[in-house]
Amino acid sequence: MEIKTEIRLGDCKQILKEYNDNIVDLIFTSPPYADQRKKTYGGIPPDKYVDWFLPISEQLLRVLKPTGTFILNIKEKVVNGERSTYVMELILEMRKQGWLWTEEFIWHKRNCYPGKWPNRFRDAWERLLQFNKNKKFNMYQKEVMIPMGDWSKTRLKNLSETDLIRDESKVGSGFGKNISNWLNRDKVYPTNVLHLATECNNKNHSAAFPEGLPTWFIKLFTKSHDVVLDPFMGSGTTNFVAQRMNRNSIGIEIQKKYYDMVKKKIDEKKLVLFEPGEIYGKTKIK
Amino acid sequence: MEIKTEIRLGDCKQILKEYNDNIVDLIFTSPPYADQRKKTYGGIPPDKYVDWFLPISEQLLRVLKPTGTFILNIKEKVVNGERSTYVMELILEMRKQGWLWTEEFIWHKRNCYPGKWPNRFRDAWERLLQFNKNKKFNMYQKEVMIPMGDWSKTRLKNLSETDLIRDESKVGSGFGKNISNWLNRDKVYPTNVLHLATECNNKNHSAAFPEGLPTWFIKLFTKSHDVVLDPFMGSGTTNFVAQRMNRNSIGIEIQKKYYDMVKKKIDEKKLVLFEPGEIYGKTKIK
DNA sequence: GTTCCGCATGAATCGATAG
DNA sequence: ACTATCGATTCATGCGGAA
Repeated sequence: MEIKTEIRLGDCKQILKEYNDNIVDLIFTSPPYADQRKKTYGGIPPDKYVDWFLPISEQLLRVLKPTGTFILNIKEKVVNGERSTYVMELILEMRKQGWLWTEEFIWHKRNCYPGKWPNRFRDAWERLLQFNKNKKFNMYQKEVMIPMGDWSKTRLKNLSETDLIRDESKVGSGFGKNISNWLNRDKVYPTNVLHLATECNNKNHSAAFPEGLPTWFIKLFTKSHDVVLDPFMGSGTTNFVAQRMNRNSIGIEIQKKYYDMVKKKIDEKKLVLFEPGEIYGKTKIK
Repeated sequence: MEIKTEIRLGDCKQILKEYNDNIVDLIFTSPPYADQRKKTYGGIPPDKYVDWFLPISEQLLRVLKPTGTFILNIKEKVVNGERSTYVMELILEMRKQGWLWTEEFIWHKRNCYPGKWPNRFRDAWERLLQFNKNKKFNMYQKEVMIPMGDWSKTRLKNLSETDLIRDESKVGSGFGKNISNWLNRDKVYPTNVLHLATECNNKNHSAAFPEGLPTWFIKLFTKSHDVVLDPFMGSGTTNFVAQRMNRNSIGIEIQKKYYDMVKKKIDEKKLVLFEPGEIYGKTKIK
C-alpha cells in the first residue's frame, strides 16, 4: 500500500473542518509560541493565546481517533521578569473541552540559546504535553527502547554507521535511531525526559524542532500506515519523518512560502521513486 | 558569629505566625505531595491541595525578605490515568496572593523510580518552582558555575577518558563536588535543568531529596550567615546542608518522630563544636 | 579520506533608548 | 508613564575550508 503525504495551504482551524471525525492516529505539532516568531506568524500575545488556540484544539479533538494521541510542543516565555501562565491556562481549558492531560514529557535541549542575565539562567527545556481522548490509547513502548549501559560511548561508536543506515536522518542522543543494531544487547524503556540537541542546519525555517522529536513520538504512538497530522507544519519536519517511516501524514501551513517549499520537496521525493536506478529498494514500485 | 539551627515541632501554618516579617533569605522545601505519603502526613487529596497550601504560602510570603527567594519542589501525581492539575492551579493562586512566578527549574532524576506501565514511562523529573516577592532579588550566579564543556573538540580524542571527566562534571554540575579541581578550565553558567541522582540512603524518611538540591539553591540564593527556612523539614536535609554551609536555618516539622530525630542530630553536632580538637576552625567559639 | 579549527547562528532575555 | 525596538550577552553545534 502506498503512503500518502498530504500538504495543505491555509488556516488549520478552517482546513481541519474538511476532515471527518476520528481519522488521525497522532497529532504532533509545535504551534507558534506566544509573541514569538513575529516576522513569520504575526505573533499571538500571551493573554490572547488560549482564546486563539481553543477553536483549533476543538477541531483536533474531533479528527483524532479515540485511540490516538496529541503531542503539543510548547514553552512559555518570560514577560516582565516572570514566566507567562498561558500554557497552564491552556491545559486547564483543554481539559474542559474534553481532553485528558495524560503526561508531560520534558525535552532537555543540550544546546540551548546563549545569554547572560542577572536574575536567571539559560532556558534549556521545553514541554511536550500529551493529550488523549480516552484513558486507553495505542502506545508501542517497545519501539523506543534504548540500549542499556554506557550509552554515550556506544552512541558515538555507532554514530556514523547508523547515519548510513538511516539515510540522511541526523538524529542526536539515540532517539530516533534505528535500534535494530541493538538486538544483541539488553534494552530498557526510556523515561519521560528526552535529551536532544536542536538542529541549526535548517536555514529555511526559523524554528524547526530536531527530527528526533517527531521520530520518537511517531514510533511510540503509531504503527506503519497510520495517519500523522501536523496542523502547524512549518518546514515540514513532521511530515518528512512520517513519510520516511511509512506513515501517512497531513500537514497544514498558513504561509505560502513554507507550503511551497515543503510541497516541492515532497513531490521531488515522489518522483525519485519512479526513476530508474534509484536506491530505495523496497519502496521501488513493481 | 555563630550559626543557629532552629528546629521547631508543630504545624508550620501556626508556627510561622510567631516569626516577624521579612526575616528569611531562602525558603527551600518539598511539601507532602497530594495524596502521597499517606502514612506519614495523612495525605491531602488533590482537589483540596490548593486550599490547604495557600494559608501556608501566605505566611511564607510574609516572612520572606523582599530580596529573598522561595523554591518549591513539587510534582503532580497521576490520578485515574491523568496528571493532576493542582500544581498549575497552585501557581495561579499564589500569583493572586502576590507571589511572582519567576522561573521553573527542572530536576532531572537520573536514577528515577523503577516501574513499568502499559500507558506511560517512568517519571524522571520534578518541578522546582521559583517564586519571588520582587523582580529584583539576590542571586549569586558565580557560586554555581560549572566547567565548560568543550566536548565537540575532545570527544574525538581520548574518548573514554574525556567522556569520564565530562560525565562527572556534568552530573555533578557543581553539586557537592569540589569545583576547585577544575580551575584550569574555563567555567560557564549552568542552565535551568539540573541533573542529580536521587539518594536512597535515607531510610528513615520516605521522600527525602538529595543533598545536592538544597546545596545548589543555597549557594545560588544566599550568602554566609543568611537565613534558610524549610517549613516541611522531614529528615532535615535542608537544615543540615545549611548548617554545613554556614547559614542560619529554621526547620519546622509536624511529626514528632522526625522532629526528635533531627533535633538529636543537630544537638550532637553542636556539642562537637565545644569539644577540644574539633576541626571546624572558624566556627569554634572564642 | 581523516582530523582539526574557525565561524555563524539559534523558539532567549534584559536594559537602555527612542517614540 | 508606557510600549516598541535594538544591542549586548553567551555557548553547543554543524558546516566548510585547510592541513
